Amino acid sequence: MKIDPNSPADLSAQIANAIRDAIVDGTLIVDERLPSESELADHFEVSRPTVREALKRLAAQSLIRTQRGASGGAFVNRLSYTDAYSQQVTTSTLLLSMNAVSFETACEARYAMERACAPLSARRRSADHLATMRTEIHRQSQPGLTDEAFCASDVAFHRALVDGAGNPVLSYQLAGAVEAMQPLMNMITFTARSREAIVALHTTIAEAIETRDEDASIAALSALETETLGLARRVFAARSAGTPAASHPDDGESHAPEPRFKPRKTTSI
Amino acid sequence: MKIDPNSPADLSAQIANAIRDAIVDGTLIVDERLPSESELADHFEVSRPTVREALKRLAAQSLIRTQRGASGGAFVNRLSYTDAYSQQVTTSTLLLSMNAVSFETACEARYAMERACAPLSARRRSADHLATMRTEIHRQSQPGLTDEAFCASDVAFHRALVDGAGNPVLSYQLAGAVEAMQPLMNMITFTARSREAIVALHTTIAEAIETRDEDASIAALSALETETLGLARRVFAARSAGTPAASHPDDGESHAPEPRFKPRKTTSI
DNA sequence: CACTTTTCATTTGTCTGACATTTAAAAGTC
DNA sequence: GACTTTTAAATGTCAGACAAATGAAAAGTG
Repeated sequence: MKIDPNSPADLSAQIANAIRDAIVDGTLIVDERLPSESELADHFEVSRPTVREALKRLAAQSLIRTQRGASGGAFVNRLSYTDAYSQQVTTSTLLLSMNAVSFETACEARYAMERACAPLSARRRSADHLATMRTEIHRQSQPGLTDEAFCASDVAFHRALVDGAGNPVLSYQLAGAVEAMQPLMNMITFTARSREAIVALHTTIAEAIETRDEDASIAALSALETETLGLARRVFAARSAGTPAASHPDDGESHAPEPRFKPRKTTSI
Repeated sequence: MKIDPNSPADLSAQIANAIRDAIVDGTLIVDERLPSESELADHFEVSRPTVREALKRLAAQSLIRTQRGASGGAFVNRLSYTDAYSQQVTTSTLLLSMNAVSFETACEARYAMERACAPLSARRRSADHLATMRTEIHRQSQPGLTDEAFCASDVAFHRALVDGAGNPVLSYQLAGAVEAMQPLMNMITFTARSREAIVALHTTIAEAIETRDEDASIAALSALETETLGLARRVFAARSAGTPAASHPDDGESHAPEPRFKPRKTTSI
């Protein structure tokens, strides 16, 4: 592991890259302890604060974890599905919110990927997955539900559908597509009628998954995509036409001219 | 933006979370300049090194960029597709390499997602995408190609297929699935016969995309999945049976008992 | 000897203060 | 006015120090 002190790049970035590469290529293996900060500082011939900045960069990506105390130090972290999942969601959420990705584009990507899961889910779903889907459908039928709670339940329903495929890699990949859509969905107001349509389609999907009907599950997802897209178009058209009749009461503090993007609660760095 | 000095968590982590949340929820907007490190240190009532550690955490996630000099500072970064893409690839690669994900699982996830793209690509692909696919097929037919070059070309082919769908969100999501598989694919030795089969299937896919035959593109991808899976199984079975006949010459320095995982070259943190 | 308590060395977390380097803007010069 | 020089502000880096956590060894105790 070497760095170039004459490079224009920050020393801490170079050190972080060097250590990360060592992790990625297997020189440093999971749960192995890195040298102490002082030793790293000596090795790279930099000061300890510089080493620390490098370690914080790695910690931000869940590549290492640190522990204080006698036999403490920095350890190579096994990237769990949970860690990867939350990073994926954060990245996807930011990507969508910062790049003015159209609802159409995000929606299309999401449903294309869900359709990829559906047949697998139909084949493999457990009773648990099915029960979760039914529970969420029931929740979505409750009259007093807020729009945000409705969206949250929607995400839970789709997560169960995806998890039903029994492929953790697929679940992890889909996490971004499904959860990152939630802020966009939160911008939509769901009328009683539109909720009814969505619940009906969710029911169709659940039935297809229950009867292991792969084609029906795909068809129902396509129908749901069409429904969602149409709903979003109507809502946005109504707003841009200056009739924010059914819109949320604005908090007045937003500096964005567009309907506000409502982020999910975020997890720890 | 507040932090709790009595929390057990690191101050730098708390500060990073506070700033990240401000970015995610829109309090800090793209290209906005953060207060200087000294001002942030005053605001949070911590020292400048602590603030710097927090900023490095954010920089590692491409949430901010820093600039030196007079009117320099830390700026909220617009997360580009390129940034998101490379983070996605790194995370996926590590997830696969550190969690002993079976080839079957990764392969299934990848092809399921690609099948989701194929119909869209058949509908929308430009002549450019098709040309890239044809070029890569031709490259893959060259006899002198190393296994790694063959894999790289394979990735390029599939990228063109995915990009053909014309949905940047989909391309970004698929990046992880396709590229993170490359190290796994690199563990496989491709015999002339297996390359032939793969090239033939690639040709079938390209033809389906060219003639805008959605169903044929999906069928060809499924066939490719079967072929890849069978190939991998044969290779791994042969190795575990103690006949590493067609395996790579081992470098002897690997401490892993399994066939070594060959990572892609990584980009900057 | 077995067990508990204390001490202690190690390591990360944080602070202070300083200097180096970069960079854009202001000031000066022709 | 165009060019050069100076300057100030900001990040990047350094050195040394102390605080806090923590496990292990040492000391004490029955």
